[in-house]
Amino acid sequence: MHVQVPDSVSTLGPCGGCAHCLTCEARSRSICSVISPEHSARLARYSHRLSVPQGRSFIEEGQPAEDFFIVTSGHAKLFSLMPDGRRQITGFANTGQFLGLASGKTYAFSAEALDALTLCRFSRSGLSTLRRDFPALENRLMEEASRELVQAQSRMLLLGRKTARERLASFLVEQHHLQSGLDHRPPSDRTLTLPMSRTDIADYLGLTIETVSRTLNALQREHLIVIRFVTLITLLDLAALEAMARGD
Amino acid sequence: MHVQVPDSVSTLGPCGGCAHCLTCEARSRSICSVISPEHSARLARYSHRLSVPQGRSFIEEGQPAEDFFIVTSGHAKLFSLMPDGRRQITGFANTGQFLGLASGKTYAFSAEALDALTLCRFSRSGLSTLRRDFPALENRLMEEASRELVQAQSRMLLLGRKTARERLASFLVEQHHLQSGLDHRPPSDRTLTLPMSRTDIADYLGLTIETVSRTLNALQREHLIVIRFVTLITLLDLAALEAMARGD
DNA sequence: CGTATCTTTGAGCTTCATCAATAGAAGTGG
DNA sequence: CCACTTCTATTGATGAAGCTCAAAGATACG
Repeated sequence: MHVQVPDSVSTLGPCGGCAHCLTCEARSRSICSVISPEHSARLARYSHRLSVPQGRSFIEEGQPAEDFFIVTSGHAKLFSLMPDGRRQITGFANTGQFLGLASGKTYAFSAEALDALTLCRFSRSGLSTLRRDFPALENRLMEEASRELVQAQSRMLLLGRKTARERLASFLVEQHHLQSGLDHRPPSDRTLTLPMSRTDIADYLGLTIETVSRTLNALQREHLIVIRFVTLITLLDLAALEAMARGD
Repeated sequence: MHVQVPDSVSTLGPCGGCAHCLTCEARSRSICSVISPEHSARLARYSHRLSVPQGRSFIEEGQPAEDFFIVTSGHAKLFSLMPDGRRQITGFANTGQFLGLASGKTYAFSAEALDALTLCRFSRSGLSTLRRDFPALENRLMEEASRELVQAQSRMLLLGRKTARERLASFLVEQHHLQSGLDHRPPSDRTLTLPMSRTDIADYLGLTIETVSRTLNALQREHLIVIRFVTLITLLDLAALEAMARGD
């Protein structure tokens, strides 16, 4: 299976801005807005901006892992497939997240754009040079790897031991925390805009779409959430959802 | 919940040897046997050897993550608990593996010795100094984080999408690969010595002990394995088990 | 050698998956 | 703007994989 990056994944030219983000030590996941012209010029040599349309795949599991990416806008899903088509979404990537850290010689997952997506691409072979040029990058990489490992462990607990209700509650709370971190939303806003389909949620939580649908409607019947629209959900009782997510 | 390292986890003094392993770039997970006296002396300042008896816990989830460890002999299990006692083992650690990379300010998991365990302990606060002193360590850390992330993703697929049979097959094949990598065993030996109990296997695979027991016996009835003893299993048809593990 | 712990085996049940039908949303072309 | 198709989501009926409860059999240990 030989897969090229499709034509519609267009290169937009060098990117100094998001490369700066790479070396930013701030805990915030948002892209740093301030960037020195000197940094920008040096980093532009390493990075390229990419634009990926909705539904387009840009990483194929098993392909040589030549690049790694940082999401600069939009959302992506990362997943593994089994021969018979069973799918597990191992994570969603939002603005500021790294893609491709978890790879050996080949990618361990596929990645697809959930909506209009822009990326910053780096060559993995150039990574050692990049790390020498920007020592602060080391910390950023370790921090990100650490964060992803912690997340992976809580997802193993979810997939291995939680009930369908607990999984959905965990998912909703997680999305809430992700979205409440965005700067353009008031922190009191408890309405989620989900960028993914029911199928994606099911494949993320290790359930079927039917169970996702039924369980969400059960949570609505119990006045824990309101499903305003398929992709628009308001959390009525965040504390109860958090308790349910923890399993107590 | 305030937990101290128990008395029976004894400090054995400085460790230059396993610290050397830290900076070793070899892909092999075994401890490097060759170590320069100069390295040894410098590294002894950072590291301490620990001995942990079977069954003893030495990392508690939620405690401040002050140290990280490298296993120098024996086996450990890493796990998360839910309030009602449900448990998910997120991984087993063998000789050469890092413990505590996946941590923020507090540990994200608990860890317990499966048998007599020796560790090399490093202070996380001293990690930045250590990294400055041993630049090769950076690569080793990233390599290890990468490996663990890839492994975490394949475990999400297992926990989210595989059947009980597929989980057991995956587990057996994984153990085979781990154990066939050890230098004191002939590569043709297909008999596993499992260091963990049925309960541990169940909590690792997201199943109950009854299902683990029944499924293993089913595999034996189909002449794929022989259960010579509770902890001693021979793989009769490795290819079939690998196919089953993949899900085809 | 007796007790405690772990593992196996059996019977019944629950949760979630599967299969199937309907309803709703989104896009297409006349 | 409306039929028509297509895709996605919801809802219902049924079934099976794996869990729970229970008891017997092994194994470890003092």
